[in-house]
Amino acid sequence: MTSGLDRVVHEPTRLRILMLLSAVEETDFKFLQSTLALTNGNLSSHMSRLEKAGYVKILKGFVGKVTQTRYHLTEEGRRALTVYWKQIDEIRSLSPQVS
Amino acid sequence: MTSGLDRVVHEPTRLRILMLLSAVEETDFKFLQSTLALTNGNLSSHMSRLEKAGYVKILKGFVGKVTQTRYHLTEEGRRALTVYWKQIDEIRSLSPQVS
DNA sequence: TTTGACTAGTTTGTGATACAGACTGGTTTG
DNA sequence: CAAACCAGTCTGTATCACAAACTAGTCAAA
Repeated sequence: MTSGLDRVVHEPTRLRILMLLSAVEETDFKFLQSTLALTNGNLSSHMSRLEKAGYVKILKGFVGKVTQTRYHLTEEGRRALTVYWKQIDEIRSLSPQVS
Repeated sequence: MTSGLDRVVHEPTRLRILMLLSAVEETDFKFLQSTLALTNGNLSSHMSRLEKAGYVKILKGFVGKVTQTRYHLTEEGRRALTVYWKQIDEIRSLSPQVS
C-alpha cells in the first residue's frame, strides 16, 4: 500500500471526468472532449481505464446514422470518488503523530 | 497544460511529505521514513525531486559522527502547496459550464 | 461512383517515473 | 571480527499519460 490513494481516481484528467460525471450523471464523448480540451485518443483511453475499473459504464448508440458514445457514472465510481475525497481531506489535515 | 496540477506536488507520497513539512517546518530522514513507511531509496529520491523543484532545502549534518539529514520546506514549496490545494478545490467543485 | 472532407473514436509508440531491491561507505555495538 | 544502522546511489521493472497514427463509417459533390 503506497499511499492508499486510488490511482485511477487520482489522475487529474480522470478526476475531472469523474467530477463532471458525478454532476451530470450522463455525458457523451464530444462534450467531455471539448469541455476538458482533450485529444480523442487521450479521452478514449481514460474512459477505457475508468470502464475497466468499473467506475463508468460506456453506452454506444446512434444519433441518426452516426455513432455516439455516452458515459455513465456507476455506483462503484461514485463510491470511489467519496472515498477519494475523504482520503484527500486526511492528507490535507496531515500533522505529525504525537505518540 | 494537461490539467494545471503540479505533478511534483500531486504525487501522493510527496504530497504527504510536503504536508508534514508544512506542519513541522523541519524534519529528518528517519522520521519521514518511519512515519510514511517508505524505503530509503524511495524517500531519498522523492526528497531529491523536491529539492530539484526548489520546494525543500536539504540540510546535512552530524549527530556525533553519524550523518543526519534534515529537511526544510522553502517558501516556494509553501506557495506550491497553497496553489495546489486551491486547484484541488476547484476540481472538487467542478460542474459543467452552462454557456 | 469515387474522391475528398469530416466525425468519432481506437490502437500504437514513446518517454517519464514510482518503487523495490541490491549495493556503497561510513559508524557503532556486541 | 561480525552484524546492524544511517543515508543514500544505482540499477531494473512495470506502469501509464499523452500524442500521433490509424480505422471505420458518413456525407456531399463532381
